Amino acid sequence: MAGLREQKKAETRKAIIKSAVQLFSKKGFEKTSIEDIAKAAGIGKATVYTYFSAKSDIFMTYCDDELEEAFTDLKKPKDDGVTLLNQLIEFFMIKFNFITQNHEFGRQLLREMLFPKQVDEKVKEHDQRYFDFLYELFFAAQERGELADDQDLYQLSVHFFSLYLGILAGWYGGYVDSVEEIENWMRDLFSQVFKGIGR
Amino acid sequence: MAGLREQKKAETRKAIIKSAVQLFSKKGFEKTSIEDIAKAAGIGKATVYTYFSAKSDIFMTYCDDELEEAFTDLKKPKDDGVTLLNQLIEFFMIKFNFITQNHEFGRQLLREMLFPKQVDEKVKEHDQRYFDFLYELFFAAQERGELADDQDLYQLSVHFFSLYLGILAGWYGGYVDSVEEIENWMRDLFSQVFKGIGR
DNA sequence: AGACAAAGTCGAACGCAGTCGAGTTTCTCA
DNA sequence: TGAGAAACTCGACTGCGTTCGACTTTGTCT
Repeated sequence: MAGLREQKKAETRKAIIKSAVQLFSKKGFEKTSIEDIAKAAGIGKATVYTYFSAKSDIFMTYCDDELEEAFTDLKKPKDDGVTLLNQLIEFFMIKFNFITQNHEFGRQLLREMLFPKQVDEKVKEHDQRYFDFLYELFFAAQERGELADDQDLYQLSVHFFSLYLGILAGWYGGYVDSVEEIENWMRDLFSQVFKGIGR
Repeated sequence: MAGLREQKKAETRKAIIKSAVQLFSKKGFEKTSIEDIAKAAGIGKATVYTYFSAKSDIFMTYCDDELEEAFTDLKKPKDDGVTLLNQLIEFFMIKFNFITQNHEFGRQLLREMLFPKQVDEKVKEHDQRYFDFLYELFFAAQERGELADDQDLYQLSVHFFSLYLGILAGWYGGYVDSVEEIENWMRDLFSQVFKGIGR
């Protein structure tokens, strides 16, 4: 009779995630209490902690799945005649639109991913895929002659990723309020890297 | 008798910061409770909240006070062949060292400042001071001829600030583990902006 | 089947950030 | 100078995340 227990556990686990996600998107992460989640899932408060180590853990588990999905959407290769600048803008705008789809979720996810309580291998793995993706973009551009030959492509990924972070912080900090503005900022900042600011 | 009250307030304020900093460095940010701080400062718990809006606000204020001094120094000397690049690195390294002097606290503060629950005018003001400071640095550099004339200096502040964020994320994400490496990254990324990456 | 262990459950309790509102001190102005 | 207003103080309270430990269910071995 292997698995009666296991099956139940899996169900409860799913129920917790489901209730949590519903409540998070309805009331926000901070406003949703563990007790709310437990009640909605039909279990006791303490039981939640046999499935998840902390509140944020529930959230991150859910996000792992979502991120996986988001990544597969992104895989389409770009055709020729496109510049690296435009490719980068497209790439990061997709990321931006995905993560800000739900303001509350995006905020929480960014907090967890960028400033985690302890280093999470899963997040690292995820980041790595994005960096690899960017690397390929840069490599192709270098072949096309759009980039100087001596560029460290990994460093370049970090550079653009940082700019993307700055833009996200601007969004969440209330400095930018429309998606159009976001795209403008992206274009301006990215162009700055290409051109250089010295004289 | 103008100021008996004011004077007392200023003293209490200082006492809170002093006690808080002592306790933070002895026990760590999270392990220090507001009650501990209040007791050490010889006041009631609730009184702390008439001086500071939250626990993190205490440390933020402390940082600002301390950094103020360091940064005015940075702005003054210019005759010797100091370059904008080095000024920027010094500026951000001071910030970095300060905010990461307590790992846990820095993490929490960054989360709160970059992806706040709700837009906080106090934080915006805080940011503004640093942007203004950078602006001055850029302006002086432009006068010296280190920057192209058509640069939008505000945009430049955003650019370097973003790079700084990326570096912080690298630190908290476990991608970089020594301060030396941090400085190298900073130098490399910043240089990239000056030179430009195109060809 | 029965009995012992292991795993799972959950209400109660803890520690802490932040708020409330009643009491106290300082200021102001007639 | 004194009385009413304004500012300040703080113990008690609320709400929440997380842990504890007593209780219940499931699995296993003879």
